[in-house]
Amino acid sequence: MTARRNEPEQSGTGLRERILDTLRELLRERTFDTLSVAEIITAAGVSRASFYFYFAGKQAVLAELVRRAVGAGHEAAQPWVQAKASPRETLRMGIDAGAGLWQSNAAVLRAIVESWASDPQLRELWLAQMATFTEAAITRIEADRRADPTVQARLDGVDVPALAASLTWTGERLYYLAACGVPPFDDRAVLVDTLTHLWVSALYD
Amino acid sequence: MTARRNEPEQSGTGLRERILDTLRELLRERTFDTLSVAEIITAAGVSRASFYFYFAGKQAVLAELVRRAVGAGHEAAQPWVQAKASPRETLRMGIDAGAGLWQSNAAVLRAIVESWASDPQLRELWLAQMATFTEAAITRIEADRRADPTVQARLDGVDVPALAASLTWTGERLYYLAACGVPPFDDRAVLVDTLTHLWVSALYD
DNA sequence: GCATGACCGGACAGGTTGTATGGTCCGGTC
DNA sequence: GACCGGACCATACAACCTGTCCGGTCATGC
Repeated sequence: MTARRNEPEQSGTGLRERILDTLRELLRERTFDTLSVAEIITAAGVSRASFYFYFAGKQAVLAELVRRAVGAGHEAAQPWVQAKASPRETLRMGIDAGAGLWQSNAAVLRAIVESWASDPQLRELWLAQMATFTEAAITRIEADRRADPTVQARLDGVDVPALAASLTWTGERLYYLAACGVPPFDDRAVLVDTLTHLWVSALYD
Repeated sequence: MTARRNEPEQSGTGLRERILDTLRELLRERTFDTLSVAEIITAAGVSRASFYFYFAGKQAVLAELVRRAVGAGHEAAQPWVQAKASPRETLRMGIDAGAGLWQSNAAVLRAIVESWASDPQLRELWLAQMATFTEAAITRIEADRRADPTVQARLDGVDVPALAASLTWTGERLYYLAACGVPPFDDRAVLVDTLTHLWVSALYD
């Protein structure tokens, strides 16, 4: 009997945004898999029906959050992809930017890393994301290879796409562990140094 | 009314083993998280009560399987840890042995990688496992460092424990992706070559 | 013969998901 | 001012799940 229109407190356009914001907020303290739809809608002040009107399930909400979070990721990687100069420096900066990105969106990214295996939609989304980063890395590596004979020599006989993918996934894992607070990666400096060492030694040294 | 003693078909000592075998078998076709206790006990021909008598839950069964599977892993790594000669070759062989191990136990290892985040027991188990491998790597690296001035120079200023942990986790991830059939890692040769390249370039080149 | 340990079916409380039903409010339109 | 449709809500539901508890059955050993 009480379909009182909610006070327009929340700025957002409507329930959809409110649900997204709520999940992002909840993920700060709880793990994605321990969160039930009931909890989300209670926290969001939204009815069950409305929730399912906007989203197919909690995975769909997470997927949207991930899409938004990772958008910024590509921009972070751009400098290294495009730069003409000093691979090492731009590389290190890119890695540090990645760390920053993960720090800002730790909850959401952690959630998808832990969940992509269990949901086809999330799986496709995350694999595509990683593929994009790998693509960017390949582009840059090939450019360096053509420009610098030393690099050319070092990478002789190496499967560059596979190497690029490996480095991308190594990043994923280490950033994730950092987000989980697993030592020694919880120390950002150590994380960035080590990851940089891996990339540099694999590609340029 | 029908507590007919099961035909002693299954060789095993008892239900416990039967449950373990059954889960390992089921994991070949199904994902751990989609498996319910009901399915496991049906397949094992065991009552619900018996199941909970032997195990606290399906996670506990998985934990036991993992413990057994990983035991062999340490043996696989031993040659590289102890060998006095040619790091590269023993390293490559160790990595290949790891690939073999993952191939034989793909289902179980895949399951734990996908589940350790969601269960404290599994988390501790897996982190401990990784720590053990990291320890072994550190031991060997430090030995090489003392023995070989070139290595000493290359690793100057490098956080060896962190590097060793990174390489360990990189292995975890790539083996896992291979087990999932994600290209290009589904090709064992590519996997081993790439992983070897990463280790060698990070440590010795 | 009888206690005991190993094992069963069945039932239960409490939690989960996704869907369906019917009703309330609002901002328009005629 | 009557009316409509869109946005939204509470509630109920079927179909699972999990862990726990119970009374009953069988084989063995004493």
